[in-house]
Amino acid sequence: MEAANGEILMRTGQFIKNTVLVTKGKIKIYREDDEGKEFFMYYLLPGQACAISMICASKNETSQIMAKVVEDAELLMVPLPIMDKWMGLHKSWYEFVVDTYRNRFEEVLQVIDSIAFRSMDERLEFYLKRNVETLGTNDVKISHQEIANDLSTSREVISRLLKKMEQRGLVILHRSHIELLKN
Amino acid sequence: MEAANGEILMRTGQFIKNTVLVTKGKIKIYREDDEGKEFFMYYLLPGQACAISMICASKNETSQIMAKVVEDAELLMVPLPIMDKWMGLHKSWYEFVVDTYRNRFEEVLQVIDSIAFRSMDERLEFYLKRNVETLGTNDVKISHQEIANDLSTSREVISRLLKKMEQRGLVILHRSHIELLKN
DNA sequence: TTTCTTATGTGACATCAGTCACCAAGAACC
DNA sequence: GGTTCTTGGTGACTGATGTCACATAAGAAA
Repeated sequence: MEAANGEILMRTGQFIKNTVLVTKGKIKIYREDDEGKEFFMYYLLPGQACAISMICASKNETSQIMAKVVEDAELLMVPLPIMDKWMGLHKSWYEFVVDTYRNRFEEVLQVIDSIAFRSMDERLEFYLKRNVETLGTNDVKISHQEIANDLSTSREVISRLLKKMEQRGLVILHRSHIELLKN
Repeated sequence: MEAANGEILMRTGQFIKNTVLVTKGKIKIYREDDEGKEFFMYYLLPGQACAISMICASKNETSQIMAKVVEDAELLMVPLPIMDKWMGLHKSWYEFVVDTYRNRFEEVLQVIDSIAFRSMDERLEFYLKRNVETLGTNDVKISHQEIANDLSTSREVISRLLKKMEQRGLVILHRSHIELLKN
C-alpha cells in the first residue's frame, strides 16, 4: 500500500484489521484529544512496525492513536490471521514483535517523563533532539506552529523559547527549519 | 514470594530476571525522576502481571519503573527461560501476555492524555475515579500528600482542589480518606 | 516589482500551579 | 493531662504558560 504526505492512515476509534509495517517514508504517531487536539508520541520509520496495530489487531480492537504520513510512504499490511500464524511459526517474527512492543513502551515512558517532570523549555529541547536522532539530520524542517501542535501548546510559547535557545547558542533559526548546533 | 506493605519491589535501573505475577495484595507502579520524584502509572492487582517485567525479562533489560507494595502481597516469580518456553507451548499463556501488554499500553496512553491535555483539577478527578474503579470502593484511603506525590505536584494544590470538589458536591473529605459521591 | 500568503516576533495580560510561612485539628504517645 | 507528630487549611507571592492583538518578515505567486 502507498500513502502520500499529509494523508491520515488511521484515526482514533477506527478498527484495526492489519498489522502495519513501514518500508518507505515517515509516519508520525499521535494521541488525540476529544476535540481533536494532537499530541505527538513517536515516529514510524522504514523497517519498523506499528506496535499498537500489532496489539490491537490480535483482538479486533479499535485504534487508540492517530497516524499521519509526513513523507510519502510505502506500507505492508499483514492481515490478522497471517500475523497470528507467524507468531507461532517463526521465532524471528515473534522476537521482532516483542522487540517492537518493548521499544515503543520505553519510548512512551520517556514521553511521560518529559510531560510529567519537565517544563516546556526542556520538553522542547527533548523534542528537537528526538527529531534530530530519528530523522538523522541537524536541520529540522518544521514550523513553530507544528512544534506547538505536537507538544500541545501555542505557537507563541514555542517562538519565545526557540529565541531563548538561539540566544544560548543551541540553535540557529531559519524560516520553516531549525538548525541544531550542540548534539 | 511475599512482600510487606511499603516494600519497594523494584527500582528503576535494576535488572529483571523474572516475570512477576501478583496473587495477593496491591502494588503501585511508578515512573521515577532522576531526583527520585515519583509519578504514578497504574495498580497491579491479584491475577495481573507486570507488563514491563514480561517485556524486559525476555531481553535481560533493566527496569524502567519502580514498584511499591501498598497492601501486603504474594507474588509468583516466573524465571526467564520458563516464561520463554511457555510462550511457544501454551496458547493461553501467549494470549495472557499479549492481553497484559495491550491493557497496560492503553492504560499508559490514558495517563498521557491526562497530563498532556488536562489541567490539575481534571487530573485529580481522573486519579480518584481510577482509584475507585481499581480498588472497588468509594472510600479512598489516601492522604493529600500521597496524591500530590502520585500526580507529581504539591500537597497545597491537592488540598485546595479537593476543597473545591467538596464544594461542588463531588466528594466528602475526611482525615486520611476521601469519599467519592457521584461517579 | 508588486502583491499575497504564511511564518515569526513581541508586548500586555490572565490564569494556573508551585512555594513559603504559618496555623489548626486529630491521632498517638508519654 | 500535656506533648509531639501527622495531616490538612489558607493567604501571599512568584513564575510559567496560555491568550489576544497586532507588527514584521520571508518567500511564493502574479
